Amino acid sequence: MVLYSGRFPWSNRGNGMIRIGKLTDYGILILTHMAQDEARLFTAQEVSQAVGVPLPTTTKLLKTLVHGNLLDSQRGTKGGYLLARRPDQISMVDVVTALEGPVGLTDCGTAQQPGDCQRSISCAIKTNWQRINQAVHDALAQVTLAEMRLPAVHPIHLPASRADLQRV
Amino acid sequence: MVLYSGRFPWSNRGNGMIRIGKLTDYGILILTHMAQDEARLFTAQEVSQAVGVPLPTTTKLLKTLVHGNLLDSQRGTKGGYLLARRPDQISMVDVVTALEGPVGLTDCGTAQQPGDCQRSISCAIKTNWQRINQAVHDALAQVTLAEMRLPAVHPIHLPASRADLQRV
DNA sequence: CATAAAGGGTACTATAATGGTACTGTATTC
DNA sequence: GAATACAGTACCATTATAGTACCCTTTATG
Repeated sequence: MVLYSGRFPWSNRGNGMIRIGKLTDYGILILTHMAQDEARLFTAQEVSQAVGVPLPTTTKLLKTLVHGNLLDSQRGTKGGYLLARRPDQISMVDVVTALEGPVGLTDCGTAQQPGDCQRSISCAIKTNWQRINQAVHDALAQVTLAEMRLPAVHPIHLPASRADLQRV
Repeated sequence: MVLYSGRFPWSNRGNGMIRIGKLTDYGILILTHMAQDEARLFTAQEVSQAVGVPLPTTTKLLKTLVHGNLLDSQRGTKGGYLLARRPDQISMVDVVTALEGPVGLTDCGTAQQPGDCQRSISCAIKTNWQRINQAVHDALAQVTLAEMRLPAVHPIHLPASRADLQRV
């Protein structure tokens, strides 16, 4: 009869696991909107109204995106936000990472020397998880904001260009 | 000033989004354990003790895994659970799907004809999400339970074979 | 230089989803 | 038919997400 230790050190994963929430959804929406006019300065108000997310939440997201180096900000009366890079230089990993924390890295075996983490069985699973997470990471890295960009902005329920949709 | 509709039909995603929780972790642990003796019948008690997850939670997971056709079950005094397929025939998509619901499919454009979902802007984003999810799906599909299998079962803190760990 | 507009940061609350449990029912074996 | 093990469901508690409010700092403009 095999017994692991009573506790589960490997389930106390603070972050690193794959997880996508509403806020990330909104964040992508925001970035997508801003990507339509990639060099322009947008105020938080503007973005909030355009995307339809309440202002407090929008500002929160914008701040987070600045922290993640996806947006640059300018203070003061004529301030606002703008994309830090070109849309095709922003991948979904960047976005998810900024909004949900690092994707796909567990504590074990990340920066430590690989031989150091052999003491527990849990580590074997962790290592395998890392592998999966890596795959997910790569998958997200392949999609850029430019590709997510909406074809054109219309009020809802207007048909978008067929060509643009089929490209996917 | 561009305005979407006040509500967000696309954020009421019931499932389909990527999400991995503790229970899935446990589930993989359980399957991994059972994969050591792939044709054997395990009782819930046995699994619970071996893996260190409380019995109620273990049984819940086992039931779910049966539903997901990853395990077969046998009732009665000599009953128990066993793998429904060989470990190399069970991929992580199967596991995640069984425990967290379908991965990577939104309502929009799944089984419907592709031309049908062009009426709303939200659909463009959905379609792109689908793309990301598809990538994640593929990533998970590439890893099988056989590859997750622990090299050998020892009490915790005993070093596992170095070769097995490095293979990852 | 004062004021208004806009971003920066933090702390807090409510809600929803996950995680975990208990209980009752059904099928086997001896 | 009694004991054992799975099946199913409904329930509660904990946690973390989502969302909000507040106060501070920076900058443009008159």
